[in-house]
Amino acid sequence: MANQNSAPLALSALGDATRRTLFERLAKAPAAVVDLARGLPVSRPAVSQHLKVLKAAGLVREVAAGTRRIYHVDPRGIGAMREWLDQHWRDALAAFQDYADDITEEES
Amino acid sequence: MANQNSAPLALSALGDATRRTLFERLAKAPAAVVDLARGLPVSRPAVSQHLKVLKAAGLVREVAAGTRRIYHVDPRGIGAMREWLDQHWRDALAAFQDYADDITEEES
DNA sequence: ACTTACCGTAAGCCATGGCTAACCAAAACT
DNA sequence: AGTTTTGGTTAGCCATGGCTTACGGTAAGT
Repeated sequence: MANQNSAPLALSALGDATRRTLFERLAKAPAAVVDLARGLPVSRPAVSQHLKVLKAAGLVREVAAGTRRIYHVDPRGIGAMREWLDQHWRDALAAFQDYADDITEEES
Repeated sequence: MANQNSAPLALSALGDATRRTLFERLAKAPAAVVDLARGLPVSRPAVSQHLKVLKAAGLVREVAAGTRRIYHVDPRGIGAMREWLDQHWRDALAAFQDYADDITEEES
């Protein structure tokens, strides 16, 4: 999981507003589940469920520290999304180039 | 709409698998609604609704051509997502740097 | 003018998925 | 050993949203 083909998982995960907030929060600083739940309008189990999804998408990881589990962002998820974006960005550029070529061809 | 703060809209839009397929298809080549509906397991009105969401997110645009409306990707949406990704990538790096500093401090 | 092709929107149905409450497990503190 | 803190999981509720059908509207073809 979380290889270069995991962009769909990452995008699906970040499609939810609460998970985006969670991810942005973890990007600023690692945090435990309880700390994440505070300041969010959802319960702690809800946060756990969201973290599970983010983890499966390769967007976060956690390390155990006593009874706490400190979550932090996983670079692989961001990398997968960047590759996905760049790929389709290149596709779109190439498609536009084809279009421009067609126009030029018709004008000649 | 579709300014640098529209990343949430773009991410929400691309959270749906059908819309991702649509977007990837349009990145490869512009297409009309009817053409997009063919090859997808959903009806044409469903495609129209998805395109409406993608358009509101600044991810696609359309040009009228007779009765057809040719959709193509809008670079602004991709740009907004890239900025969002880069921002949190930088945040995550800085957070990791803080963590590394703390470790070094404790060891001294 | 009539027909055909293409498309957006509204109404309504229904499945997906996000939420809470309740339960169980593990680690640290007293 | 008992208590407390933290957190993952399950069951079940319910709202969000994606889908289809039906309709109206515009542009091109005949």
